[in-house]
Amino acid sequence: MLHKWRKPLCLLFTKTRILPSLSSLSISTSTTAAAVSKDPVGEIISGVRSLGFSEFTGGCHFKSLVSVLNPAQIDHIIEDLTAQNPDSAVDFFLLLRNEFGFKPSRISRFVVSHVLAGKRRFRELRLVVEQMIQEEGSGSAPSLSELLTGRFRGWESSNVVWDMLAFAYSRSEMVHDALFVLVKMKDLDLQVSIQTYNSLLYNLRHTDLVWDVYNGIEVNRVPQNAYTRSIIIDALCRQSRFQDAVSLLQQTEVEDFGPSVVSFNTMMSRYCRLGFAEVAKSFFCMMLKYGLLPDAYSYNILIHGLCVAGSMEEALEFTGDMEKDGLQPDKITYNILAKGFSLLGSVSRAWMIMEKVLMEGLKPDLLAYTILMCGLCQIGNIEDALKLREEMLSQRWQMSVISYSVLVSSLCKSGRVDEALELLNEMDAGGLQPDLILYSILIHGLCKQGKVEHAILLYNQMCFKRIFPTSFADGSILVGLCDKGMISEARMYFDSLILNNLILDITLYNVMIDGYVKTGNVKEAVRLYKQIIEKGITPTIVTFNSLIYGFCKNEMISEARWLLDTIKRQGLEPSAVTYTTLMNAYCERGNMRDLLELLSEMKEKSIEPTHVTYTVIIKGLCKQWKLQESVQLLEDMHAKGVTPDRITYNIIIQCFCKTRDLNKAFQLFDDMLLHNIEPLPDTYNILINGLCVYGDLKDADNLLVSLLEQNVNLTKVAYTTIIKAHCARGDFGRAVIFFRQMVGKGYEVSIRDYSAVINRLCKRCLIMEAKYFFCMMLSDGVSPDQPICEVMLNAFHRVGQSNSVLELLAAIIKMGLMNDPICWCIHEELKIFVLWSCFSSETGNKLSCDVGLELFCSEIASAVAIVTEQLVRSSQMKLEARKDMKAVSFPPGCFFLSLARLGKVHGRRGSEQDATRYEDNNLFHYVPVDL
DNA sequence: TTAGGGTTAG
Repeated sequence: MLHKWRKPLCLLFTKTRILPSLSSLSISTSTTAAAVSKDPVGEIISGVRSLGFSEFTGGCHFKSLVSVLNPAQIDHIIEDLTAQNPDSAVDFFLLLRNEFGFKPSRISRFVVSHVLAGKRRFRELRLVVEQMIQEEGSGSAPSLSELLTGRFRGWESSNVVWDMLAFAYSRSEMVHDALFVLVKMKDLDLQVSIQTYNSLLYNLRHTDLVWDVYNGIEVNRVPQNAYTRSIIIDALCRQSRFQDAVSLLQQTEVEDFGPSVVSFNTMMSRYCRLGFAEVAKSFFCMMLKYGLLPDAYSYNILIHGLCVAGSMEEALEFTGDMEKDGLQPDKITYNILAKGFSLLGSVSRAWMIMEKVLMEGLKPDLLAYTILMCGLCQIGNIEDALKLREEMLSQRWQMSVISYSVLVSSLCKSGRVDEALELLNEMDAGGLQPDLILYSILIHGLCKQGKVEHAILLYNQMCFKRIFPTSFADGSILVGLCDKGMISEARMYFDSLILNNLILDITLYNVMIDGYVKTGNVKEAVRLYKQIIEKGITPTIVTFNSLIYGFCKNEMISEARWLLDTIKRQGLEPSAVTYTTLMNAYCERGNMRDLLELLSEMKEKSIEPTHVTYTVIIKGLCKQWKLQESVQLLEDMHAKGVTPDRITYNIIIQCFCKTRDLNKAFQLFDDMLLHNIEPLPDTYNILINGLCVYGDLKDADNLLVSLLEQNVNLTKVAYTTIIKAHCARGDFGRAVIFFRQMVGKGYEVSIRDYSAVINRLCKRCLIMEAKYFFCMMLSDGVSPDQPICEVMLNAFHRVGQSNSVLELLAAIIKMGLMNDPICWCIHEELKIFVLWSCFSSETGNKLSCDVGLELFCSEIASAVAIVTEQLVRSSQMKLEARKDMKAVSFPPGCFFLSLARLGKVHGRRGSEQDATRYEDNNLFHYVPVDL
């Protein structure tokens, strides 16, 4: 059941908000004018010495002295104060920096750092050093080290300052600066603390450098602590060295400290991220065996792992255990649980969790909102997700880039890209910058909607902001181009990526290969596959699945089957898609035996069939008219929790229509609605067609009218189906009504739609009606094609309407449709025309060949050969032909007009002059004919 | 220095 919107979350929130009073923050900055001192440095130093720091600096005179100091003088004062009263030096430094906004020099900072280090005021030391390197920026380590080595060598506490410098660089993620300082420290024989080492290990845990640093710790015999251990365990896990990680975790005897809760937490977290919640659980038990007490992290990590794995019951059990252990579930626990329910599509339960948060007196945070929005989007309820956004905004909550991403992604998925772009503008207006993922989502959404050009604009905008796209964005653009059939453009883009060495990603190759197979170009797809192998890139199952699809589509089923074996030989596991693609190919050929064999193989390998797999099997059963079995399979799908889609239903419904069991067809349609499966426009087309062909046309009429009243999304096919049915049954009136309605609705009506009607009317010799539609087509600006003209001409012949034949032939020539006159020579009337041309030519009447004919004289000759053969060779026949010509009653001037237009047929328009020349020849009179 | 929210290809 869909989530029903309940009371707004905001009503449940406490509205109290403590704002700092502005008046309490105001600082008086006014200074009293004082005479300019000749020796401000001396006055300050002696003032502090005689009066004490607080008393002296509190006076107005001090302010006037400070206002004239330059950086060198400040350094001088700080150094002087340091020598006599280090605390006052620090106080002076902080006062100038915080109250007077002075930017301290490097020297002052280092002097104060040494003082703070000596006094073991590490917190303040860290702040001073961190602020310095933030201002100095990345790459500043060599110059700062030089200053320390040159000016502060031998200072007391120098080791602590050096160590703090390395630590601060590491904490600020300037890892290379930190490593530089470490090298200098080694040269000066200074000790690096384990805290600094730990921070560096942490920052380098993704890389091989982590092992160099760790080696440094061991070589220098720096005592490690539990954090070192847990970081190394994390690094081993991140680098997929799980066995080593477990060994290290269990290595207790040689160390002073045993395994820590943090180490266990790290292990559990890593395993959970890999989807192995069960393994994480065993670590949880192991932790208990070691006599360690799990903390809130331990529980939250495990609960999260279970939630993501969909084991909600167990997750809730652990939440209960957490409480029993005296650990109150916190906001994070509840967010995790809410996410778990959201993932399962149960937004109402996620909502209940949030209500529990409120009852506990906690306030849902931005993440809670985002999780709920995500859950709503997941079940396709974008409207309520947007309401939640409005609620957030009304509560003056700042939406994060991630919350925007959730909405943007969902809007894009449902094709509402314009609204997604509006949100981007909203972010921009609010000063919130989109990040890589948000850009990627939008680029992907635009490409899926076929708006590749717009996507490329965004791509460039992203690069301009120095946000560098990953292969995800490139893949989206490639997919966009391929979907639009712009395969050569896609290839050019792809090649440019290769040229710039930007393709290391198999995904992009897969997209390109898929693009080729979809357009039927298996050869190029195979060529790309060979390129992958040559480059040493490992193909994935997706690569093979696309190739298998390509082979199947090109009737190369044995090659496709051979590829399945290749997959197995390469040690890759075929996926449900692999099997389903092949099974579909067998199904299309009615080969149920091989289809079912593959199904058994899937079962043996414990590869779960997807809803598509089931659909293919159902299609096969329907082809064999095994309707009961296919319905049974549909029920099995529901029972197994595999949701059939609209195509599954369409297939069965269509089959029941064909067996004239329309009751069952509609029963399945109801079943579809009952399961919240929204019908496709195709579903309605199938039902309308079923009623038209196998049921009562009146019912089809009623169904269409009722669907239109309900504003159901229909395609043109619904109309054309019913129009064709009325034509076939001879109800011309209803056909016209629906046809006009279809045109009125703005559907693009093509020659095929008119042809479908005219064909059926002609078949029933409803000539007047066919002419009506033909004229309607012309007035709608749709040009007839040769087949429909042929149908009309044949119908005219059948009912003996020679004049209509001539009228139409003249119209065909007039409209410039007679691109290939030979094709039209089957019509007697044209034969005569051809013969006349030939006759004129033979009797020396060159004029007839001059106009139009001169351009395709040779073609006329071959036309004569084909059509008249012996007739032309015999003079007697020529005479007869002449008689034939006379015997036919032409509309006046028809032939001349036709001839005049022949120039147009071959790209040269017949001119008035040409017509006049014929007129002068006095054979016929030139009278324009207009249909 | 371990825990919670967002994006791909068949």
